[in-house]
Amino acid sequence: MRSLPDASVDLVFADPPYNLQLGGDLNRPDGSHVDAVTDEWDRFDSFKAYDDFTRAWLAEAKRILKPDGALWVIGSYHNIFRVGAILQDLGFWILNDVVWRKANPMPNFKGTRFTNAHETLIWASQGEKAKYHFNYRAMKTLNDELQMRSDWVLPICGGQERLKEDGHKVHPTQKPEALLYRVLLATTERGDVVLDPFFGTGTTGAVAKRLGRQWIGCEREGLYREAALKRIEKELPLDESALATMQSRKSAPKVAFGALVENGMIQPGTEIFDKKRRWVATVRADGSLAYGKQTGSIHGLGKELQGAPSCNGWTFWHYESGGEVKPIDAARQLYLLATED
Amino acid sequence: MRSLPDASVDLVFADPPYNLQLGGDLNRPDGSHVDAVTDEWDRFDSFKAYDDFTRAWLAEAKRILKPDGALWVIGSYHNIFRVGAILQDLGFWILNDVVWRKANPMPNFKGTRFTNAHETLIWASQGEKAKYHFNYRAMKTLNDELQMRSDWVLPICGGQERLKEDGHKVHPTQKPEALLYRVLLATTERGDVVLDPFFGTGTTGAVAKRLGRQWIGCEREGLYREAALKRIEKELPLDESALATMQSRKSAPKVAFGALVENGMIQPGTEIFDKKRRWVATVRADGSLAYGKQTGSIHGLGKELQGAPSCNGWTFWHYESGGEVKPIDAARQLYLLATED
DNA sequence: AGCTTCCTTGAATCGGGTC
DNA sequence: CGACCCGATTCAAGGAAGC
Repeated sequence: MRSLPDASVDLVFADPPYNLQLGGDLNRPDGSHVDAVTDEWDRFDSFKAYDDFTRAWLAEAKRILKPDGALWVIGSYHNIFRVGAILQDLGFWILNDVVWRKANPMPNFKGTRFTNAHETLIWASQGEKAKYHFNYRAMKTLNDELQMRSDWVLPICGGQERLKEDGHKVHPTQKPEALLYRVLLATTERGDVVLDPFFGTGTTGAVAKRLGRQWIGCEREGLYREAALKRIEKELPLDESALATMQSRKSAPKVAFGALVENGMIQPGTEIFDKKRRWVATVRADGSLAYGKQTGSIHGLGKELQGAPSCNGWTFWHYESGGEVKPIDAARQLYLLATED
Repeated sequence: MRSLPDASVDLVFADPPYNLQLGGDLNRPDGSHVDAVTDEWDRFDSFKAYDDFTRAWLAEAKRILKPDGALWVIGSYHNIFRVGAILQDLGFWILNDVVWRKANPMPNFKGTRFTNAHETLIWASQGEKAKYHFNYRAMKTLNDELQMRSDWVLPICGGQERLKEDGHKVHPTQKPEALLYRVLLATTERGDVVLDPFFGTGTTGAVAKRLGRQWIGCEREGLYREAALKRIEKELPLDESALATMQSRKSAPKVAFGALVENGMIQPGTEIFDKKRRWVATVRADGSLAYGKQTGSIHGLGKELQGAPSCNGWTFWHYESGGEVKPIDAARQLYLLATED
C-alpha cells in the first residue's frame, strides 16, 4: 500500500484478519472435527498489537483514497468494534453499518451461545463533509423497488464458487461474490479503481473485473496470489448493455428478480425470451431488462412489448439452462428454496 | 450506580445515549418534520467526551456485576464501535453481538444511504474465563426448535406499547418489550437482579417484573422516572406455570446408567447396540458394558469403539423394547417420570 | 433420469464438577 | 492447576451414492 500515490483510488474494500483468538479443538456432536482458522496471519499478541496493525493500514487507506472515495471493512465481533472506533478516530465518517445475515451459518455445536449468524460491514467516507457515491436507483431496483436495507441476506461461499485444491479449500475465509457484487454496484461507477489490501484469493478482483471496475490487490501469501490471478484470468467482463443500470422509476415487481441476478443464478448479460422467441431481451446488472432501446422490469417490459394490459414476467420470460428452456420462475423457485429463512 | 455494592447484580442491560451527531433538521419528502433525537442528554462535544462517559459507566457496571453476571448494551453505528472497544479494554469478554433487525424501520428519506434497518446489541461476560447464564433450551423452543441465531427480527416499538403524553411520545427511543423479553429470558433466571443504568421509561423494569425478575433502574430525568413507575405499577407478573421454560438436560437430575439396571428397567445381560448395529455390547450387573474383551461405561466404551473424541452413551446405544428400537435415553426419561416428586 | 439418503462442511473466541 | 470422568450438543447446502 505504501507504494501507491495519494488520492488515487475510488474505493477500498478490506477483509482484514479477525483476530479470532480460538482456544482448543472443537468437535461437532457427531464427533467430527471442525476445521478452524488457525493460520499464522490471524494471530496477534494483544488487542494493542491488533489496534496498531489496524491503525496502520487504515491510515494508508485514507491517504490513498480520493477525497470522494469510500472505505468498506468487514469483520466479526472479535475485531469490528476496534476497527470501527479506530476508523472514526482517523476521521473516516461512517455512512452505514451493514449486516451480512448468513443464510447458512455454522451452528453453535455446544449450545453455549447464540448461533453466530452474521458479520458486520462498515461503509465510511473520507470525512463528515466528504462526498461519496451511492447508486440509490440500482440498489432499489436490485431490491424489488424497495429501498435497500442495511441487512443483507446472502449464503456463505460454497459449492462451485469455493476455490479448492486437492479437495481442500484454498483460503479459509473466502467471501461470497454476491457480497462484493452488491458493494461494488452500490458504491462504485464503471472504470473506478478498487483496492483490496487483503486480497486473499481475489474475490474483489474477480467481481471488479466482471463489473468493469479496475482493481488493485495486496496479498502477502504467494499461494493466495497465484490462486487469485488464475481465477481472475478466467473471469469475463460483462458487456456494455448488461452493465447499464436502471436510471428511472419502474413498476414494482412482486418478487425481486434482482436477487437472482446478484446471486448469479441468472447472469447479467443472459438473454431471455418469450416462449415463441418473438422478443429476446438482455438481463442487466441490477435486474432490469433491455430490448433495443426499451428497458424495464421483467413485468413492465413484457407488458409493453406485447401491448398487453399486464404481464407476469416470471412466466413470460424464459431462459436456457443445460440445453433446456425454462421460465425464469423456475430460477425463482430454486432461489426461494435456497434462501428461505 | 456508585451507591450500589460490589458484585450485587446478575445482569446489566444498558441503552446509553447514541451520540447521534445529527446536523440540521430532517424533513420527509412531503415536507413534514422528522422528530429526531436532539435532546440535551445525547450531545457530546467529541469522541473523547463520549469515550470518557462510556468508560465511566462501564467500569461501574463491571464492579456492580457478580462474577458470573453479564452485560448487554444496545447501540447504533454512531456509538456501538466505541462502546464495544472500550468494554473489551475493560476486560469484558464478548459472547455474541446480536443484530436487532427492525421489521418496520424508518426509510432513508433522502435516498442517500441504505435504510438504517437494524441496531446492534453486545452480550458480554465478566471475562474470558468467567461463567455466564444462557438458557439454551428456552431460546431453542422460542425459535421453533432451531438454535436461536444472532439476528433477531422484531418490530419497532409502536401502537399501544408506545408511551404517549398528549399525543407526543414520552421518550424518543423507547425499546420494544419483545427485545427485553428475549434478553431476559435468554440470560437471567427467576429472581435475578437486573440493573438498567439508562432506565428511560422503564421497559427493562416492566419486562423484568412480568418475568419474575427483580429490577433496579437509574434515570436522571424526572419525567421519564414518573412515566416508568406508573407503567411498571400496572404490569402484572406472569404466574408460575407461564414462567416455566424448557429446561436443559444440565439442570435435570443426573441418573446413572447403573440406576436403570439396579431398578430393573434394563436387565443385566441385555444386548444394546449402536443405530447401525456395528457394535453389540452386553449390559453387566454394575451398569458397565462388555464388548468382547473391551469393557467400560456407556460413554467410555462408545468413545473407544468409534475412536471418537467423546461420546454421549445415552443417545449412542439402543435397545429393543416391544419390538421397537429406542435409544437408552428413552429408558432414562421413563425412569425420571417414575421417580419425580 | 429422477428421487432419496447419506456424508461432509462452514471466520467458532463452543463444559463442568470432582479429585 | 491438571487429570479425569460424565455427558450435552448441529443447521443448511452441496455433492456423492444408492434406488
